[in-house]
Amino acid sequence: MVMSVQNHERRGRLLDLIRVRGFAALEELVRELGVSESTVRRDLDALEEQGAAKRTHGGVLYAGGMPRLAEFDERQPAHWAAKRAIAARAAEVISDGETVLLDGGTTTYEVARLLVGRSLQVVTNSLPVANLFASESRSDLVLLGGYVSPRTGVCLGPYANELLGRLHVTTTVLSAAGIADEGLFNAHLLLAETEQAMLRAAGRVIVVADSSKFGRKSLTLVAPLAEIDAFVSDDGLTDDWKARISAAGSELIVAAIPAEAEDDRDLRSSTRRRHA
Amino acid sequence: MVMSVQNHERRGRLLDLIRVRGFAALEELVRELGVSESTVRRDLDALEEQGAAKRTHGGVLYAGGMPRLAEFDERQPAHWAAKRAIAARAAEVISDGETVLLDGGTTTYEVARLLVGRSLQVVTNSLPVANLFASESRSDLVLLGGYVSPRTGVCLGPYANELLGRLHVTTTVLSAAGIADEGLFNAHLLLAETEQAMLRAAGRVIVVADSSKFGRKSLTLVAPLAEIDAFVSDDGLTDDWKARISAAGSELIVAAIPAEAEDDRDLRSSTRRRHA
DNA sequence: TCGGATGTGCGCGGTAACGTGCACCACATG
DNA sequence: CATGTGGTGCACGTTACCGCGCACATCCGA
Repeated sequence: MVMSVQNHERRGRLLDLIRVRGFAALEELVRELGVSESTVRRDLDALEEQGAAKRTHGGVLYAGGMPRLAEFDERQPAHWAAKRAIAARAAEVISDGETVLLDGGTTTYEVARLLVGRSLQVVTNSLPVANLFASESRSDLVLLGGYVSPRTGVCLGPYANELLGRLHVTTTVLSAAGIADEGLFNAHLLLAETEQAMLRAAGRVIVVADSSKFGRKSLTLVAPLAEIDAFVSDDGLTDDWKARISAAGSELIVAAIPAEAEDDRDLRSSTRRRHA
Repeated sequence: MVMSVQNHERRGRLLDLIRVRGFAALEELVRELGVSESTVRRDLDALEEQGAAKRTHGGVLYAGGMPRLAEFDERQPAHWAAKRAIAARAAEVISDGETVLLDGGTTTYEVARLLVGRSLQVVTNSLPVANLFASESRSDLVLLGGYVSPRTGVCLGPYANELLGRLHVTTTVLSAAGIADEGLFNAHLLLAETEQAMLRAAGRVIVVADSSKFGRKSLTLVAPLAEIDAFVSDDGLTDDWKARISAAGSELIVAAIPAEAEDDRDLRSSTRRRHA
């Protein structure tokens, strides 16, 4: 048995619709393809068997889309409340019109999310961050090239560093695996070099890191504390560390974690307004 | 009324789960959050009202995700049947272990989709293509840097060209806006330069283009036909053009469009097996 | 010309998901 | 201690989606 022509063509259109939308309700597919519900259902079954789409109750989800990065998946949503609060504060200190260099990492990714739609020039070595800005016409995007680390989705290596050497940005937003007396630590050797280049390219350096990072070391030293202009962290930070940061001549910005229902900042208020 | 702490924390976790998975069934959310179905439902309502998620029958879809690129969305699914058929043939002529340079464009994107999971070294200037391979451990990925074009998601400019000048790949898969007697045409001036650098870096150059591209010119000339080792197109190609390609010393690979049901090639047979 | 195969639409019963109302619990307040 | 309020879970009736079987339409080969 060979599949008929219009059968195949219809499934092609079907797959295209799903690919473009990411998700499609069965009803709308029926309407747009002009065939019966049963037929769409059968096509969806076939497509799912091929692994091209994933059915759900009431619709279908595009599968061929994007395999997700390990770092963003495995990460427990434990510290994400803190991450979001920190990101919100960090985004506040960046002004429209700036040229911002964004590092990889989940916290800087949250910052990036909040910067989408702002009028900025964005430079990054992170693939997930680049995706956020890729279709955004309000901001320019420059991507650093090089070898892409499969786990984190960031560009590494000499090419990235070289390109960085020829750039200047107003603000660099950096992440860190650990922060100790010696300075910023990172877990990846090549990444450390790239981050050093990021430091050199920046007029102002902001480090975003939740309080659990402080007092921890990692594989390699990236930079001493004194080279950082500002730290953004959460209120779990000890007074000891607050003092050390001041001593290093860096500014400290503390974000209040959800604790007091006060971080609807990034959400659109919603609940309060509804019941008011 | 202020939202209680655990309420807020739970919704944070909920949003994280949705973000990570892209889609989540209501049932699994109930299980993983350890609360009742009603509560999850209520949270989902709130999240939807904030625009952070989109509910569907049986689950919820992450909304804040990714704004999609214009080129891939607006494109009518008209020629995509041809594109897929062409991509399937192009993927066949690439062997495991090769170093492949993939250009931007929707057709090369289809080729890339079929190459995911193969043991390859991939070099690309296209953000969508890079996303496909980013989390793939079986293949290495090198991304060209530079300014990212918002419409197409490809890296352009002198940085990309410079990096290309230092690379060598076994095969380059190129796209084209038009193919005329003079050679390959492209619609973007900077991209043309980048594609010329791609040609120079390659041991073998394959051009993927559906038959409608032949006989059309575009803004700038990229390369003469003679520099192309092989063209992959569909059977809508005129005999006239087949002759010209031979005359230029290039190989021609013709993909049969769905026409005769013979392109389950890229699909996994499925239907036949089921009814057998 | 006559079956067989294939693809499609329609209708049926079954069931999974939805929304709503209500009772219970925790906590804060008078 | 009484009382009000927000949050949660359970149970109900209702909706809508699902899968299956059947009938018809079309195409093809015997």
